[in-house]
Amino acid sequence: MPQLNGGGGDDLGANDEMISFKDEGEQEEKISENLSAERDLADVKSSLVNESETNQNSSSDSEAERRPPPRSETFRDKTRESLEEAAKRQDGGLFKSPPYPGYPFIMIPDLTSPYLPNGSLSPTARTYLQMKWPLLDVNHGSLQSRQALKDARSPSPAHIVGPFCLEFPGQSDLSLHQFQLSNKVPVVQHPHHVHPLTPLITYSNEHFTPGNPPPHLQGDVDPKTGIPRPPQHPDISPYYPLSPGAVGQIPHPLGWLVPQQGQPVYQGFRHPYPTALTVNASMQSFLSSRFPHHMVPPHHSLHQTGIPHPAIVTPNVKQESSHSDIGLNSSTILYTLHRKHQDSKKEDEKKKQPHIKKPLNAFMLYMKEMRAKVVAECTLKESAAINQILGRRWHALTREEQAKYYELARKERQLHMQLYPGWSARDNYAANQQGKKKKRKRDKQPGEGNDANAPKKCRALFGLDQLSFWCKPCRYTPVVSTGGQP
DNA sequence: GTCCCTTTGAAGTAT
DNA sequence: ATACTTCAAAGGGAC
Repeated sequence: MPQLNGGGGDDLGANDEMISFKDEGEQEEKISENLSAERDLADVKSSLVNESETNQNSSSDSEAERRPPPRSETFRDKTRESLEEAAKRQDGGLFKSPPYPGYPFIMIPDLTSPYLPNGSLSPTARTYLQMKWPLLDVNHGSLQSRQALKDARSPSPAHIVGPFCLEFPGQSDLSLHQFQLSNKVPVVQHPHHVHPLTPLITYSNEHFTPGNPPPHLQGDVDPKTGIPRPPQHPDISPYYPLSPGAVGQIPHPLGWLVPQQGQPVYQGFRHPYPTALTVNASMQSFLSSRFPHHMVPPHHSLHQTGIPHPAIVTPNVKQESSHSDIGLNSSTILYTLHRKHQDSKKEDEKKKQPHIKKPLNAFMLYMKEMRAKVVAECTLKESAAINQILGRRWHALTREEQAKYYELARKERQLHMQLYPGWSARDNYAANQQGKKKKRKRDKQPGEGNDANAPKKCRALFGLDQLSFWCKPCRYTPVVSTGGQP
């Protein structure tokens, strides 16, 4: 099976984990960014989408400084290999405590059974879970202490109070955001909204609170549904302690935050990767070894559970209304049916292959989670504007906060690969190019993509002293009057 | 009804 | 190897 990279495991998205920020003077940048971001938000609001070139330039300059160098192999490898070195070099700097505790990804074996016989988490597992899933409140009831910890940290730029969008204290602390329901901001979830990480059910305190042994160890009955919880298979990853029968009963990791009693938060809840881990590991390999690839489960929109996968867009079969045929004579109906049949034949062939969507990346996950909040805080409705704000907030996030989403995105991709071993993003390219017109080509800004201008970009991005980060064209294009440019 | 806009990141394609 | 393009989500707006 191509999906699981047996060796590294790190390969899956490991690269993106290395969010390389400019370390030097980051704090100063953050502070200055407070101001610029405030200004930016105002700009976004006042002009909705159109930002003045001036602001673009100024912000892009500062952003460019923060923006990670190109993800060249050289840099990636460099970053990985010299992580420890960097820690030493960055005396008192950002690597003092690894910002990416999970990177490189370290699997702790005993996590397959992270619970002690009494049902509580083993210390190792707790530590690991905290490390691995910062969103988890492993230490139940420690929100206050975490808040204190958070407060002790330097204030996040995300605390910026924009003139139009309210920002709440600690909002950038996603764990708090997720686990503390703000009374101020209604977390609006669409009924059909499915958090892509729902399978990562470890979000739920219920599962990991030491005082509350995991259901599968209790062999108890789900208090909400009264449905007995089936015992967990030991092979199943502790990250996805789902059983097929329980899938539909699982509260949304954010949804459960909305404590409307007796009110199902997720009507029509669709589990994103339903029983991903029921198909996980042993089962998947079993199926793959037993059946040809195309027969291995999830190549249909309905999972074994019967729950459609959100990554699968089932072709929208138009319900040709039968009532429209009322009044037509039989021959007309027959003819119509015949034509419909022929037409639908072609379409069916086209649509037979369900559209498996790409897994969401870190930013998309962040957007999905924060959109409702931003919408609630702002008067804006346009997604484009909202996305601009979200983009800025994304940049304003601390490394740790971003790391959470990178990690989740990595899990998403991993899961996606497990579920759709043969799938490639290429499939969607083809599907869309057949179905509809090619998407608009983004108009290049004047000067953009201009080779003559390119050197200025890399030069501006990385400076002359970091020539190794420059792209080749920039490196070898002679630049006039730069002094020292090759 | 369809496409655009707008964001970032992953992955594919083109050079 | 590098640059460029497409697609993920979202929903109002334009046509």
